[in-house]
Amino acid sequence: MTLFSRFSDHIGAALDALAARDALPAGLDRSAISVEPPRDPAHGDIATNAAMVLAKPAGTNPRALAELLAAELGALDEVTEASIAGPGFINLRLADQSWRDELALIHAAAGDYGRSATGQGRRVNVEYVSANPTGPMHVGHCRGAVVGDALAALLEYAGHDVVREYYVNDAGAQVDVLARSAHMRYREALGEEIGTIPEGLYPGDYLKPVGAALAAEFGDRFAGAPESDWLVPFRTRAVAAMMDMIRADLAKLGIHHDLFSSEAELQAAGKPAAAEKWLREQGLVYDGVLEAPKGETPEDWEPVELPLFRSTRFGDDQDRPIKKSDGSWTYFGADLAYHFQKSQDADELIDIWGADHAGTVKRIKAAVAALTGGAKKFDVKLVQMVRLLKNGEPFKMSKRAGNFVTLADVVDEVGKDAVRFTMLTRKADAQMDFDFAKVVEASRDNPVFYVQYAHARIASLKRKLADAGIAAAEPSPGRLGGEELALVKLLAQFPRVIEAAAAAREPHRVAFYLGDVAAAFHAWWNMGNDRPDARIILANDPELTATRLYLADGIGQVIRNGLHLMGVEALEEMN
RNA sequence: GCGCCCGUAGCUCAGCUGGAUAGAGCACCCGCCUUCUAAGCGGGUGGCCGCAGGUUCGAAUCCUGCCGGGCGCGCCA
Repeated sequence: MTLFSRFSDHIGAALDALAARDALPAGLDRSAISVEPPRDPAHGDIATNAAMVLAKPAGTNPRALAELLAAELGALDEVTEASIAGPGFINLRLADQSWRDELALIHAAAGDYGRSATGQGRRVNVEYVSANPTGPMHVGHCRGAVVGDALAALLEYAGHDVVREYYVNDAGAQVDVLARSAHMRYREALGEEIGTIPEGLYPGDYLKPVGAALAAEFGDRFAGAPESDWLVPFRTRAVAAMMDMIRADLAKLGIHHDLFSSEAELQAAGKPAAAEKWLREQGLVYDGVLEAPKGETPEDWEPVELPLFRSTRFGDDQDRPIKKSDGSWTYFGADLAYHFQKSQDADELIDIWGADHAGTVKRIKAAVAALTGGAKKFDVKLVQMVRLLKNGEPFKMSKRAGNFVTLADVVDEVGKDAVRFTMLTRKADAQMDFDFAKVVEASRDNPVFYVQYAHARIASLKRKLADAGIAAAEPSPGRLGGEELALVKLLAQFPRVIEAAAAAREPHRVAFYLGDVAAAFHAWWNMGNDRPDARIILANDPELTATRLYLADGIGQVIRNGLHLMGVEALEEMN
């Protein structure tokens, strides 16, 4: 229970009291009532719009209802003032003791401060990354990986039962290309001169060790053999090697999935065929001919009858094929079965996709709605493009074939924490610049640094205290002043931020909130420059020192909890 | 042609699912280092929230139509 949900209950009780004496109709819809800190702290500590929202259905005017409600709320022990403002806001001011209690709660809850039960244990499957197993992770995968991972952690902290899943696309044409590319490297490893890698195969050096391993395992047995002899074993081994590489890349970012689901296994188990059969019975799959594409028609376009899923019935622009003319499954055909499979063990599904897949959102949502009868909540979160910069200039990727900016390169260059934090400093559906120079800059305008620095300063206080030989004392929270209680008020918003961020599926809010906390801390710290009595460590007053340190520790705790959710380490000192 | 996303201070972006006088950082101007880390802090200048309608007690936020930018459109993955 957070401070704000506690007041939500208080307001509910006050409304019940009014209804009990017929001052208010019973059974009004209270869902639109908000309980939040006012934008301007001068207005008070907690504001509610209850009177404005309920006035109309109650057949009264907002100010009159606000008067009644304010009288009820003003009678609470915790409330020192209940006033009415503007069109009918009720502003509450809380007793200082409420904030001291909240600070004590932060210390008591420690790493669990901000944890919430609002998720009610709902099982949420978050699928993210799912990069094709044909090479190392590209920098383009980075943002989706971080956003997905932070979202999973956030939902877990907010009381959901989360599964982190990776869908391995090991069944399409691209993994056959991978197998052929590995075969080239295999021949190379056997001593053959292969020259340049032909167009259409993967040219990267990362396949050399795969070729060497294949040579060690099979000798020259497949060197001159027809493709049909080696394609399957080569594909299996190459995909496994690529997945090992990808897992290693992800580990560099601190990302670990709970579940890797194979498209090939899904198909081998007949899941797409089962889905097709069921959908046909429902009349949702039929054999039909696609319309020619709008705009310019491809030269090789010819109408062919294919099994089509009626996604138009769920708002898509056209029906979508689930099988190709050669009888194999389209990506969509398999993906539909995959989503059905995921939905069996989850109450909600979330996919994190790159914005370049935006065009396929409608069809997969249509498929999930059809296959689950609309019973499962399903969100596709699109993550927009990241533009790489170095000192404001677009970053030039090497044109040399097969040489691209890998995720590992980026992490090696700027560090895991800078990558993760920076990727969360923009909402996911906005495009983003990633400047190699700026994300490692030690200055105010780099939020990664700024938040880390605040935490390191707090840690430095404890070291200073030991060095200065100041006697240990018990904190005396009654001595916290107004400026200090204002800091506690900001900390008290953390649980609310978590709940709101989880509900909106917006992990970036945690990053912005931590920026606010860091700014407030740095300001408090610097008050000591102008007023020596405002310093945190006061050699002549061990009790006040301990009290202020108690607050500083609370601030550090909230920063740690927030950074932990983002997968960023809280530093004890800068270097 | 169609779909999705974006448009907020000179620049980069927040804006808590419809609330009060729209906020940060950078840049620019003015202050603060015999100090617990100045890697920082305080103050100031700067806004038809792309445009036009609509919904209501109330709109940057929701709806419609335009304008501008990005991404995408296939039996690809």
